[in-house]
Amino acid sequence: MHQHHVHPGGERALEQLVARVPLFAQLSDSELAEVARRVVPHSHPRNTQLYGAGERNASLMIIHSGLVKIYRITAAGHEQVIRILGPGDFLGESTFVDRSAADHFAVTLEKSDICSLQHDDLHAYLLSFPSVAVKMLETLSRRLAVTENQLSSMAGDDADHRVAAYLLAVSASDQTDRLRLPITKKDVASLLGLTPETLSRKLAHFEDSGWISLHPARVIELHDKPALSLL
Amino acid sequence: MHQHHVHPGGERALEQLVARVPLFAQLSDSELAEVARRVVPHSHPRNTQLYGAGERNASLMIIHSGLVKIYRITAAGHEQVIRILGPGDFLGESTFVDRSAADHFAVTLEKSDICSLQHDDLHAYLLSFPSVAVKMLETLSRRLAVTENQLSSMAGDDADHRVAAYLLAVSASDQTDRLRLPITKKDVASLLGLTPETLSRKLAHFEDSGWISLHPARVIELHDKPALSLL
DNA sequence: CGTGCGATTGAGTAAGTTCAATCGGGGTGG
DNA sequence: CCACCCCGATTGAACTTACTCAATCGCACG
Repeated sequence: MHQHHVHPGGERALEQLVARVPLFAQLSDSELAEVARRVVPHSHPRNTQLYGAGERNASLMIIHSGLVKIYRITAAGHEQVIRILGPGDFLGESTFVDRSAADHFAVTLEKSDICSLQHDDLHAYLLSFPSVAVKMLETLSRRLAVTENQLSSMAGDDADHRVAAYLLAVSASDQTDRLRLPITKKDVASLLGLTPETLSRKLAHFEDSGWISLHPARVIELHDKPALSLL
Repeated sequence: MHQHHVHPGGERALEQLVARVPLFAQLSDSELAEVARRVVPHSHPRNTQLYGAGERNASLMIIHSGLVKIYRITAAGHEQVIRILGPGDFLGESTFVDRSAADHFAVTLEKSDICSLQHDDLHAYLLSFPSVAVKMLETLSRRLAVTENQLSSMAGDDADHRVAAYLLAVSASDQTDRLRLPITKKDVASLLGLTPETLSRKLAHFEDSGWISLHPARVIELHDKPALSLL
């Protein structure tokens, strides 16, 4: 696999990059410089598999730009989307803390600039810079809360409810009523625990009811958010 | 609410207690003593709510003995079991790392001895004893993996598959083919994203097929594990 | 510019839920 | 310590929702 360095210019740009990562937000300039020395930036084309189930990747990856899909292959053999990661997020931590093989796949959905940090180096940073460990704890805890939310939603809510809740969540994070789905509807369906057919039907139903408008390029306009939240 | 101290005897016993908690496994004797000084032990009767959604409990709780159920109330208004915690596990960390209110409930399923540690103290320990932070990371990461497993299982696998997988998991952790369900079937059903009726039918079906035997007191005997894993 | 994959729509099916009634066991109170 | 009683467990029947299979459409990536 051929990979290119990001910002071949020099260390300075790399340091700027590292400083913008939430994980290292609390570090001082000198500490940042130390981290920057060990971090290796790479640019990955769209649809690149970063690691797969069964692999024992040896690095923590930090997304600078782009989008990464985390998914599993179920016993029945089909893909189940777990989570979508974007700029500032990290992945590959599960094989670091467990020391076992990954049970999921990570693939880029767009061209993505990603920094890698060897597990050994990360371990050292966790011990010397406690704020990094605390930040990781915060992130994992939040991920856990989100995943638990997905779980109870899939167990207890019907399809309409889940679709509406997803649209409202994207709308809230984008701060707009005219949102663009970050991923394909197929992936949205998987994330919500639905088939693409069902998602398509629910969205059509919402549009018929006058609550939303469907536009090309995965753009959806929300007209009646109260109606959606009442589902 | 009235609570009693565990081991009113003295500090020494408390230190022994703390030493057995995985979270503090790596600490030296002097460090353990320091932790033990801040930890407050309590004994809770069965069916005691430790904290609820909306509350902002200010302590990390560590289970010494007993069983705790973590659950949510879904939009539809029914209880969704998220996870069961036992001796050595901790809870209440979500309100520590986020600084927001809990979105779930914690209730004892048996009489439970639980140590509390103020969030402020925990924060101090995380900074001074990095191994504690790393241990918390490991735990949260594993919980995340388990929850993701539940998620993809609920999305992709049918009821038979989930029930069989659960029986095999309990059997594996108990190291026996004659297992006792740690929780009521009602709670098992919720954990698996099923109704109690469906779980009951699946178990009856398994028994009819000769794969298991159902006994009183939630005891189940597995006769044909290969058959169960093939579902 | 072509093509392959995602999206949509339709019809039929099957799985699990819901509602209801009964049974049984373990926990609580006397 | 025992008996009562409540709640969990079980079983039955009808239903409903989302899935499956299939065919067509259209956009977007290469």
